[in-house]
Amino acid sequence: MAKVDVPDIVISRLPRYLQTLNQMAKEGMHTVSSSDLAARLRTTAAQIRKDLSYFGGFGKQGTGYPIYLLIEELQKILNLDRIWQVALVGAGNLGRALAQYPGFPRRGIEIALLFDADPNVVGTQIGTIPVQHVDFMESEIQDQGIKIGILAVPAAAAQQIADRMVSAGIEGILNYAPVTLILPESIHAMDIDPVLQLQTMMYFIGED
Amino acid sequence: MAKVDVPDIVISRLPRYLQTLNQMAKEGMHTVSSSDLAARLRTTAAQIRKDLSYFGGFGKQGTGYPIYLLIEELQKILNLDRIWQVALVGAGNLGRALAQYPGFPRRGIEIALLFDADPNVVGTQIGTIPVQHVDFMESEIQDQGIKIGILAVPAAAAQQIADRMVSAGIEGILNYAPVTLILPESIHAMDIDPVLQLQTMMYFIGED
DNA sequence: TAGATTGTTAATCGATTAACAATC
DNA sequence: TAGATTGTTAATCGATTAACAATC
Repeated sequence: MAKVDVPDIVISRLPRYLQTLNQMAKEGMHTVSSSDLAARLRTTAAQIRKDLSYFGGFGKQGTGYPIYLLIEELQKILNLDRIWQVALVGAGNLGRALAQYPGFPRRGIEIALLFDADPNVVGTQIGTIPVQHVDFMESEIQDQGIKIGILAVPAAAAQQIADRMVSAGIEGILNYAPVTLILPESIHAMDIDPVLQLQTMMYFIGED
Repeated sequence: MAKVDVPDIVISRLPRYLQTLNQMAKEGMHTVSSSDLAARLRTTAAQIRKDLSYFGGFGKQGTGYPIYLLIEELQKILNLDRIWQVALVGAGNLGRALAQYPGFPRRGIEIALLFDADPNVVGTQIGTIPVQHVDFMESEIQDQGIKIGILAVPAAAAQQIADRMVSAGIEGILNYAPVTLILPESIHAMDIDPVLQLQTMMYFIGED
């Protein structure tokens, strides 16, 4: 697939469209216009039509978009039409919460591997997932051909674990540690740091 | 403070600058040039200088920016020069992890209130924080004048709890539930949904 | 058919980048 | 002083919005 011409920012909006379309489907809707979808997503009808038009014409003049079709198409575009296995490193409070997060299996994401360095935790199970020692991380990731890793380790360990993930063949890293990782350009890294988001809010909410 | 003229996207980058400057300070650095900071953050020197210039001239030609000064200034700009109390709703796996997340107190965020609806959980303590019944949410938030709420409840409950937060005077909501909330324009809402981030990655990593 | 809404092109808007005089 | 780097202006780039012919 030559997907070079679609702006990254467009791609990053597609999962939100999908999320809302799924909600609408659950509500029993069958068809939606770009303006109704836009209202729900707090964006504009023009943007939705433009974004979707990068991938084809999924709508019908006069009636809008068939919700089920659009859900299927978006899933295909985003490569969601299969189960993705991910490796999770860190079985502390956050790692354990992620390992048991029902939103993952529900949306096709399987925590296939879980690692920690603490000997008190290694060997136990979190939900149905055994915690392995992080020393086995590289070999396990390679054996299973896993491409996505989730980092839920302390800040001090994050860079080192990320480097090891990359050397094991990981192509995407979701980083929960509050540090800016230094990674090769080729790696798709995204950060989830609630403090950064809260700090942005604090600017706007001000000092009242 | 008239902060109307600074683009939102600039504000959203400031916490990252601050994070990296703090790391640099910890490494013993005293001064940094826009290009060195840019290299660390994977952005450009011009962007950093432009962003900072909205708030004043903090650097020195020839030598760069004094790290400690810049940290202080950024903290003032973002209103981080005080403790922010937040209300957390949801004491499931995720809520409990958040309630005990050391990155919050370390960066001036205090979980002052914690609520849940489950009678088995209400009355217990998570770390040092007592879990109160969500029925008391509005009054407690109002009593303490809390402006920021964190939503860690199941998707089905999220909209209703968010509405109640708003009616209690909350001005910013950090939403962990995988739903698009419908909220008044005046509310600063941000979503943290790891699945949306992973799905964006899946597009780029592809089907190999 | 008349009304609604798409897909797309062109216009606008805003953000990023480049360049450089000022100056430490 | 010479070298480095800022702060800022102007140029470029890219994304969003508006508009409308096509068409269901």
